[in-house]
Amino acid sequence: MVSVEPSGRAVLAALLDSAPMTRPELARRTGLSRPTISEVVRRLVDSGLIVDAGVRRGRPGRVPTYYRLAPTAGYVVAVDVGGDNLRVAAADMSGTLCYEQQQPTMATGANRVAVKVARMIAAATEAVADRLGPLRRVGVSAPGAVHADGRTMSAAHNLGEEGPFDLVTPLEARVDAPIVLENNVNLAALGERWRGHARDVATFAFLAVGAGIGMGLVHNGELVRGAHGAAGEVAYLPLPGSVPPEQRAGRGREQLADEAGAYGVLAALDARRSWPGKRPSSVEELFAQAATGVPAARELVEAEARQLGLTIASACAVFDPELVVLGGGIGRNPLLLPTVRDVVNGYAPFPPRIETSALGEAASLTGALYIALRAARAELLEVAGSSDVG
Amino acid sequence: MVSVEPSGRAVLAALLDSAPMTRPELARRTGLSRPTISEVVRRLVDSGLIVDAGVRRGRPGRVPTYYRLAPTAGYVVAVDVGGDNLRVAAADMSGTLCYEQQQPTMATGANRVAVKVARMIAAATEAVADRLGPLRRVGVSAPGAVHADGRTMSAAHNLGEEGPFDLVTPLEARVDAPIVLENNVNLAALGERWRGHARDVATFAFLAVGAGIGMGLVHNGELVRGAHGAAGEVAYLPLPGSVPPEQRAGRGREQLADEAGAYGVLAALDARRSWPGKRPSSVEELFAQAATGVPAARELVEAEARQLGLTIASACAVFDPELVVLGGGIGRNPLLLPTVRDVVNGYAPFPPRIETSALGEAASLTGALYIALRAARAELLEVAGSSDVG
DNA sequence: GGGCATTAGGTAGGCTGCTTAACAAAAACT
DNA sequence: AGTTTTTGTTAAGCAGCCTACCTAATGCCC
Repeated sequence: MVSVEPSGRAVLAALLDSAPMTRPELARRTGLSRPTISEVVRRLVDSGLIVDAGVRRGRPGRVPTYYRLAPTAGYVVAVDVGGDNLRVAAADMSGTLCYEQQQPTMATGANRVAVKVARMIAAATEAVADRLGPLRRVGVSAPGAVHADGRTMSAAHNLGEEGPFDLVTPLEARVDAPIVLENNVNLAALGERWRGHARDVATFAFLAVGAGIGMGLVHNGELVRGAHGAAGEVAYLPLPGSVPPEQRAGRGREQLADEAGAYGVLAALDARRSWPGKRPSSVEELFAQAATGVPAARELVEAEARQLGLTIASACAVFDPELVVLGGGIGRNPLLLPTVRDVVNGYAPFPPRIETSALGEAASLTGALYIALRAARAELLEVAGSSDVG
Repeated sequence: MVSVEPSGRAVLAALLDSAPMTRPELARRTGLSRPTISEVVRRLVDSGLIVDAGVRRGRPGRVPTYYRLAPTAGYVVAVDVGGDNLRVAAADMSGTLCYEQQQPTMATGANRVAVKVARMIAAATEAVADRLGPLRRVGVSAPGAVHADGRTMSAAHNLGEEGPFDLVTPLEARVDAPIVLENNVNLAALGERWRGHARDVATFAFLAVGAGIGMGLVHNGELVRGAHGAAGEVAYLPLPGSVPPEQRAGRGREQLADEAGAYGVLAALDARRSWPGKRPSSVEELFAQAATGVPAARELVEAEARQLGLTIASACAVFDPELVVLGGGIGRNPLLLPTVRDVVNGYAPFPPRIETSALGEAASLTGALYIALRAARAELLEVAGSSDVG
């Protein structure tokens, strides 16, 4: 049993997110003495969590040994359950991506999706398990609000589920690792913070605009979930020009999603009587035409950008982020930026920087990888060696 | 020098927020052994921080001694710098209120206000110092956004300061204790969480409506300040029916404050051509007439409530609080509640509970007391005994 | 190539901050 | 008065570190 004592954790933590280190380096970094480091390293090597990683030559003095996380220390898998595609990725405990795969969703209902996801996880496991040791955690990104239990999810319209449903239990039955579930937009935000534009930003927002519209908020490095997991559900914002909910009989209250989401954009397109040249049949084509300067397309893009600007202005008035990252199939388009910035600058007393996502389609998947890794590392630090690698 | 070790802190922390305790009780509460508790208690008594508080009789077994915080362990002072009034309060280290005073502000400019505030603090000190030991911290509540340095403040229109100004330095020159400065609305939120309606609520908002309008946000018990200290500046919200900022030449961007703040309500009143009976000359009178059923007054109150409802709906879409507490000279009026609730329920997918402030005018002052006490206690735990009571 | 400066790693002993075990003291219960 | 119950003290010991000192192994310089 490796030390449960603080020193063991400190050393393991140092080796988890950094390259190989020598014992003196570990001593300096953790503030522990060299005898203590030697003792702890010995125990961690015995437990199989870390390994000898060669020596450092070329400097005066005795040659030190490098230590690093054992390649077989384990790995994590991330899944992004999207309306269109299922994406899977795997990474070892130091966060290096080792596997990536995607396929069309083409299934509705929690159970059928779970079966398909489980198969993809099994394929990932097949591919990396013998190199990387045990699967320690699976991070799942899905649309919809995650309940306080961390298992149930509501309003995942994209998956063909209306009421609350449970994606975790069917997955747990088929996968031999704890599941961490989180909303896809929140995960996109965490992804951008981990490996995107928000790397050094403590307080920011990720605005995802695709079929729907949603915001992920990070305050001082922590996700802001709200009391019901509904923070950032900006589809429910009352904005200038919106219709009061009581006059929107039957269409629900998510006015902004109806207008600014993909269907809203296409509806606005259809509402145009005439169109100069070939009428776009998808949002992508619309943006392409706007890029080439078709005036009608530019107008629609501008109208969309104004809506997003008002959304961000609302978020600024309430939350005051330092940065807003635009993502999602629509939001990611750089054509939106100038107008969005103009509108926000007009309203906000401290306008945030506004950028398009650095991670693109992979934002949520990256975030799922991050939370899986974070949970796996936390567990590793907890039990640090009382259980071995096996 | 009393122990700087963890056990000393644990015992002191236990005695700070609870009534007198015996040594076995402290042992159970802190998880430490009785010999350790005895040792720590001995040192804390020696240092003068805690005192013997009699014995407990009536139960079988040896009679235990109670210990509690020494009455002379120190005290804190809170100041609420409002546009109309300066309020001062003092409390001992266990949070018991010992002194309260208020007087009209009648001064503008940071320095003149500071002089007046310092005099009030001196009076408070005069009144309690010999009973309560040293003044450990002063908490200051003021309107305006507090900068990251914790000293400078902008946009405190109420105080006759426009640019950023520093209220802390002139105060520190006149008061012998560290100053903690925070925005008045944020403090009202913390006050409600400490001793008001939000006592057991982790994630909620305080909406203050008076001369201006602002929101204080608490997420998982922590204040949400935003990147520039401007979180909750809902005066800048784009709401239905609002005029785009570029068309509001000269009047700034705080549309909501102009409309829903006291001046806006009075302006709406003036805009009314005719009035049945005596025309109200203040917001209070307006609400009084609405309470007695004057239809024109009710209409204005309803319009105000609808604006506040939209504001809260925006906050719900972004922040998703469990509870919204309404405060401030206008917001505190219970007449607003029904319409506010109706509007919010129409928009929000998870409508929060909405209540009027339990602390009324004293909300900010209570919050200032809270942060002063929190800081003083943290310091006491840090140095726990390396300095004595003196 | 030999000595020296420099850095890595190990050993011995000791300190701090707790613990448990055992006992002594003082009350209520019977 | 004796028993039970709880409080408080004393003694001994242990975990998790540290410092001091020693040995080992390299590069550098003459």
